[in-house]
Amino acid sequence: MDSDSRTQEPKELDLRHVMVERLMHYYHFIASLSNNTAGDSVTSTQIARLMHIDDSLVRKDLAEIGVRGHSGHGFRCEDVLEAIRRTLGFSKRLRAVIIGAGRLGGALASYGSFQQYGVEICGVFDIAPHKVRLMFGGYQIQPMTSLPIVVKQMGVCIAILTVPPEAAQDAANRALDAGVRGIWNFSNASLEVPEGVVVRNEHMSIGLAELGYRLRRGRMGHDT
Amino acid sequence: MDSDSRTQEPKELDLRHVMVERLMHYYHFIASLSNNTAGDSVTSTQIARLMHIDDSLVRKDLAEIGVRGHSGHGFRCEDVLEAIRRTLGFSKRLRAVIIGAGRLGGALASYGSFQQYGVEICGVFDIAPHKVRLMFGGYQIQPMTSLPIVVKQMGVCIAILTVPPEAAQDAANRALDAGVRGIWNFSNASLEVPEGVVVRNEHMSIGLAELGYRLRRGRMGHDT
DNA sequence: TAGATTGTTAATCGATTAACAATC
DNA sequence: TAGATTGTTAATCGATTAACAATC
Repeated sequence: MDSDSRTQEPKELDLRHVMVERLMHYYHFIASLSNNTAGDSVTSTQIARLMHIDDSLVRKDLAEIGVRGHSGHGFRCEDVLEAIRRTLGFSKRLRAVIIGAGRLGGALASYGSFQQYGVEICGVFDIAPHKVRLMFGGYQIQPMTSLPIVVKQMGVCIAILTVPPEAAQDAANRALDAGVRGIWNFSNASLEVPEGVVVRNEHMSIGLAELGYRLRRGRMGHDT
Repeated sequence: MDSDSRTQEPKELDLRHVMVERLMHYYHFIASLSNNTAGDSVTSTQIARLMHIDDSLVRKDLAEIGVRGHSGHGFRCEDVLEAIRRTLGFSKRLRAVIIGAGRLGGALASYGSFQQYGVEICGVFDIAPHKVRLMFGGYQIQPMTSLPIVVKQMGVCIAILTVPPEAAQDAANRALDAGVRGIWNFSNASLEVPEGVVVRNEHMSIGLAELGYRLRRGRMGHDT
């Protein structure tokens, strides 16, 4: 009922995780392209080179989301951007709250470019009474007791958890009770949530550990 | 020359990205298990259930890093943890600096659990003269001009970039010139780096976009 | 036209799962 | 022993790549 079918493909495609990530990269690259240099076209080979992947994969991805290119010339940037926006649903706004007014919460609150992807932060909450009412990355910190009202009134569907791990499950429970359906979890605790709730864990240390791993074994080229 | 061969497998295994992530998850789960409840054993099925993957995959992964289980009983937690530490090289300390003393930089500086994975933050840097010397997440902010000295003297090999996108390439260049070999990039700019440098981009919005995507299409179960 | 690039199929590669004999 | 769980091979599944005719 909201699958927007201006172009040829209204078919409900169920993108795997890895493809959503690629689309985001394409989007990002092309968006910065068309700001700067920008002819208004881009070829699969250009994108592929930038991302260190095969050009036919790019074409396949773009075909899948219904963009048509032009033989001999490539793809119109605007077509690609538009198709990605449509596929990922950027135009359907989602509202989010941040729970946990620590440094990380602050960083996310003042981040700003979430808008661009259709997500709007509409409140920051914290349990600590002394933090309540303080201004914080452009938001006034609210007490956890106001969470249910805000979530209901504004139709919030995402809770961004930037609380310490011990507090994470409780925060998640409150948010879910209030009506949230998705959780972006920055505490690295594993959450138990009911069926149907979408959770995305952003387990920072995993990134660092992977970087570390690659570094420790990259014996060659070292000590330049 | 430092491939630590206490157990049977000194063979240089080159883990793919996805397996490193799984190992980190195993590590994390088992570590929290053995803190709390903990018998000191764990079965492949337990781990698999927690992670929503197949139990034979767990056994395969563990076999690959040289852990032996015990038929009928599972794996000794300590064996698994030790093997993962060895494989990912946690005991080989790596030093890192944070460039960019903003909120995110602060969050990472005060994060604390990087130690656990063998990475030690040993300085925070910023270009803004008025920030220099301020205390920040336990570190005194240093001017960018001190970067080369610190990197050299302390043998720093990772730069964590928490600067705005416009400043990212420059910060990366300075860090690389100073001798860093790996970059953990939180600015979402794409960096150009010479051959052999290890870069890991932590492009926040990608996580959010993916969460959003799954949420927008999870029509069922919504509006509980 | 000649040159470039798409769209798409078939081939390849790699990762996950199923199955089960061996072990404790 | 009976029950549980490993270790491992073969089968399956899915994703990437190679190749090339069709198109502009």
